[in-house]
Amino acid sequence: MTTAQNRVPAKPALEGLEERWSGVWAEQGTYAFDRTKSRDEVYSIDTPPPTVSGSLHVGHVFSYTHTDLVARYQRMSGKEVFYPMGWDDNGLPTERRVQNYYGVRCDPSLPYDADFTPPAKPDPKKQVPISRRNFIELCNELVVEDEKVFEKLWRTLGLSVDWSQTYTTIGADAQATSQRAFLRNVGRGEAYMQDAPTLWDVTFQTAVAQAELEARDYPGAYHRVAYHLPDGSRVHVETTRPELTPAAVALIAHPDDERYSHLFGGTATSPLFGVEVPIHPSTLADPEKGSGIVHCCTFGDLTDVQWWRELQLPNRTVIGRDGRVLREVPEWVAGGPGEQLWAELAGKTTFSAREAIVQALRDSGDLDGEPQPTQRVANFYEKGDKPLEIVSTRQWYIKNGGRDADVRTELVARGNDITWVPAYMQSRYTNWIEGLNGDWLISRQRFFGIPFPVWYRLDAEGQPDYDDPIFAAEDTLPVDPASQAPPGFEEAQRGQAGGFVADPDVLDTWATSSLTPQIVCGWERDADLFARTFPMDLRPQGHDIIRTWLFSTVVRSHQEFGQVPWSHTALSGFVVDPDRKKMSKSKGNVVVPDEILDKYGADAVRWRAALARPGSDSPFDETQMKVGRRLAMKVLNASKFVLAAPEDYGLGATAADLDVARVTEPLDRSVLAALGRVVEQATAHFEAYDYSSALEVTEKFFWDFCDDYLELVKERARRDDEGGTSAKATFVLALSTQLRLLAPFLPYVTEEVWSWWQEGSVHRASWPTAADVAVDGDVALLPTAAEALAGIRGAKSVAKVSQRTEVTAVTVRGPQASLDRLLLAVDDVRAAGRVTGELTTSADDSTTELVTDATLAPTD
RNA sequence: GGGCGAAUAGCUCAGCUGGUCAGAGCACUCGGCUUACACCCGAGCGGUCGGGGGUUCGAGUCCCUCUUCGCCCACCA
Repeated sequence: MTTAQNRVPAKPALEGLEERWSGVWAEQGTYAFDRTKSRDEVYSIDTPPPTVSGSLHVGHVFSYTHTDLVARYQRMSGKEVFYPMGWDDNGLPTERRVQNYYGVRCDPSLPYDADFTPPAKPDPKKQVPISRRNFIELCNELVVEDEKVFEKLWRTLGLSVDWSQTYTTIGADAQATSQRAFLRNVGRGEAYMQDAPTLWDVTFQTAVAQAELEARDYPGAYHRVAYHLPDGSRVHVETTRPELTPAAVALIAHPDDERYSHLFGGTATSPLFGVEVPIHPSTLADPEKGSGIVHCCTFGDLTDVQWWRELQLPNRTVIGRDGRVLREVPEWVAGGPGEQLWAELAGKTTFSAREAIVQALRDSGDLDGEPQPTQRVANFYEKGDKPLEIVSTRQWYIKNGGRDADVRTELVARGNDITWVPAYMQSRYTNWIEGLNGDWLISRQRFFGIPFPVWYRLDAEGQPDYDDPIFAAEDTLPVDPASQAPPGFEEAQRGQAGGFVADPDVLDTWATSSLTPQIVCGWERDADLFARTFPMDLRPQGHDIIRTWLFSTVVRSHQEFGQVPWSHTALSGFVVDPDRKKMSKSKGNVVVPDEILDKYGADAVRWRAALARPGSDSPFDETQMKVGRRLAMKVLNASKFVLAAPEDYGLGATAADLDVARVTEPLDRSVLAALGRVVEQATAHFEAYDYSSALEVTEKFFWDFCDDYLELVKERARRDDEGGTSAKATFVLALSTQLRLLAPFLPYVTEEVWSWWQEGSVHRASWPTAADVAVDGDVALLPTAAEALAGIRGAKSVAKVSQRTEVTAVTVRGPQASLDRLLLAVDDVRAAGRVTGELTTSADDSTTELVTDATLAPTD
C-alpha cells in the first residue's frame, strides 16, 4: 500500500517558477542529450543561431518557443532530443557592434598593440584605429558577454536545449568545419576564384552576394547626355549616372528600334572625354526606357555586366573600392580632352563627381535640358545605406546552380526531399533557385570572420600568383593564414619576393552558417556523434531567410553528402505590431522580451506563441498574454483542488489513486473516454508539427473539465464510497494525462504541479497515450450532463440569483436518447445544480437540445 | 510585372477531402464572494463567411473573375 504524500502549497503562485525550475533543470540535466542513443532513437534539431550582436525581440521568443514545443513533444514521445544552441557571432554585425560599443575601428595596416585598452568613453565620431588582431580580440570579448545575456533569456523562456551543446559561428569548431568544407568544395571543383565584376558595398568595402541584396527606392534624375557621331550629329542617352560617362564602353539599342538601327556597327564618342565606343544592338535594351539607347558603362548595373561579357567590351572602371573616382588618370582618358577634367574628379564621391560632370556637360553643351528628378530602384546591401557599386575584384565563389541549369534542377529537386511546414513555403525555395543569376560569392573583405585557408606564392617581383594557391592541409585546421605560414615556408618569408602572402579575405557568414548541421553534429570531428544525429530531423527558421540560410545549407549538404541535411523544415512567421507592420527598431515598435516575460510569466508568453501557426504572421497583442496566464493559473488551482488534503479543502487524491479499474461511474468513464480522444488528436497534430491545434484541443478539454466535470463531481468526490473512489481515480488519471499534454506549452506550471505528487520531471515523463485512460465510456454523456447543468445555471442567471440558490423542481425535455444518458449522471447533475426537489424528464424527439425548466427556491 | 499567402462576429483566429460549419477566445452586457481558483465563476449580445458569376439536390468549404491587404522576387539606362 502506497502512502503517497502530496506537497501542495496552500496558495500556489506563478511567481518565481521560472527561476526555481530552470535552476533545477540545469542542476539535474533534465534536457541533457544522451549520446548513447542510436540515430533512430534521436530527434535532432538544427537550431538557428541568433545574431548575438543584435537584440532579441518578441518574434524571436515566439519562433524559438515553436521549436521548443516540438522538442518537448518529441522528448516525451520517447525520442532522445539533440537540441543544441548556437550563437551567430561571426561577421559584420559583430564588427559594427564592437565599433560602437568600444569606439574603435579596424585598420589592418596597424601593428598589434598588446597593451591596448579601449577608450573609457567611446566617441562615435572619433573611433580609435586599432590593428586587426586587437579588433578581433575585442570582438571575441564582447560576444561572450552578449551570449550570456541571450542564454539567460532562453533559460527563462524555458527552452529545453542542452546547454552543454552550444556552439558559436566564430569558434574553433566552426572555423575548422567551415575551412574544411571550403577545401572540399575546392577539391571537387565546386569552389573557384575569379576576377570579375561583383556587387560592392562602398561603406563596408566588401563584396556582397545576390542573396544579401535589397531593392530600395532611391531618388535620382534622368540626364540627357549627348554622344557624338562621326558625321557630327548627336545621339542622346538618358542616364541617372552621368558620372559614369568616362566608363562608357558602348552604346546599345534594341535591334528593332528604327531610330537607332542605322547606327549599329558604327561608333560614337563620349562627351567631355572623347572616347570612341561601338554601337551595338541588344534585345536587352528597352525602347520604352529613356531615349531607347543606353550607354553601357563598367559598371552601372547588372545589365551592363551582361553586355560587357557578351559583347566582350573593355573594362573601363572609374569608381574605386572606396566608392570614389579613381585618383590616377586612366589610360583611355589620359592625353584626351578629359584629362584636365579628371584632375577635378579624382577622389570625389560619386555624388560630388556627378555634380562636377553635370556642370561640365552643361558647359560643353552636351547636356540636353535639365536633369529630371525620378524615383528609381537601386540595389543595396541589406545592412548598408548606400547603393551598391559594381567593381571588378578577385573573389571566391561556390557553385550553387546560378550558372548551371543542371545543378539548379538538382537543387530544386532536393526540395522534394524535405517536408515543408507549411507546405507552400517550398515555392519560395524553388522560385529563388530558378531566379539565380550567378554563383554564390563567399569572400568578404572584412576582419571578424573565418579566414580562407589559403596563401599565394609571391614571384620574384613580389607579385602574388593567384593561379596556383596554396591550400591548408585538412589536419591543420583551423588555420589563420595571417599568422601561420603555409607548408614549406617560413614566417619570415611572408610578404617577401619569392615568399608568400595570406589570402586577406574572410568567408561570408552564410558560408559558415550554411554548415550548422555539420558543425553541431560533429562532422569530421566526432564521427560517433555525427552518426547519431545526421541527417537531422528539423530545421526551424524564419521564412525571410529561405533564400539565404535554408538554401545555402541545402547546397552544402548536397555537395558534401549528396542528400538533404534535414527531413523537415518549419518556417516561422513574424510578430508584427498591432498595425500589421513589421517590428523594427527604427519604428520604435519593438517589444522587449524581458519585460513581457516578467509581466506575464514564461508560460503565458509561450501559450501565446503556440497560437501562432507556422508561416503566418501574428500581431502582437498584450491582452492575449493574460489569457495564457489565466490558463497557467487554472492549472495550479484545479490541481490544488485534486491533490490538496481535505483539511485544505482539497480532495486529497494521490498517485496511489491512479487506477483505471476504480473508474466505475458512467460520467467518469465518459470523461476519460473523451480525454483518450483528445490525446489521440493532440498527438496527431504534433506529429504534423501543428502545435497550435494540439494546444487547442487540449485546452478546450481542460476548460470543459474544470467548468463542467469538476463542478458536477465535486461533491461525490469527497465521499468514501465507490462513487467517491471512482471520481478520485478519474481526477488523478485526467490530471496526470493533461499535465503531460500541456507540458510542452506550459513547462513551468506543469512541472510545479508534477512535483507535488510525482517523482522526476514531467518533461521526462512519457507522452500520454489513449491506452493510459482506456475505459469503456460514452463520450456524449459529459456534454449531456453539462447541458442540463447549463440549463439550471441559466435559470439562476436569468433570475439574477446566486448559483448557490436551491432548485425545488426541474423538468428536462429533449430527445429520449439524451434523457437516458442524463439519468446515468443524474445525481451529479442534481448535486452540482443544487436541485433539492424532483428532477423529471420529458421525451421530445422534435428537438436535439435539452430544454431545462427549473423552479427556484425563494430567496430573500 | 512574376510567385506565394490572406480576406469568417468590434479584435485575434478555428472551420481537413462540400451536407448540425456559422464556431472559439478576447472585448462588451447582465448576474454572482459559490470552502480549487475574484489572477474567479455563471449567463448573454454579436456575423447575409470581401464583391460578382458558376458547378451541385446542397458551398466559408470546389471552379472562374474582380477588389483589398501582406510577403518574396524582378524592376536599376
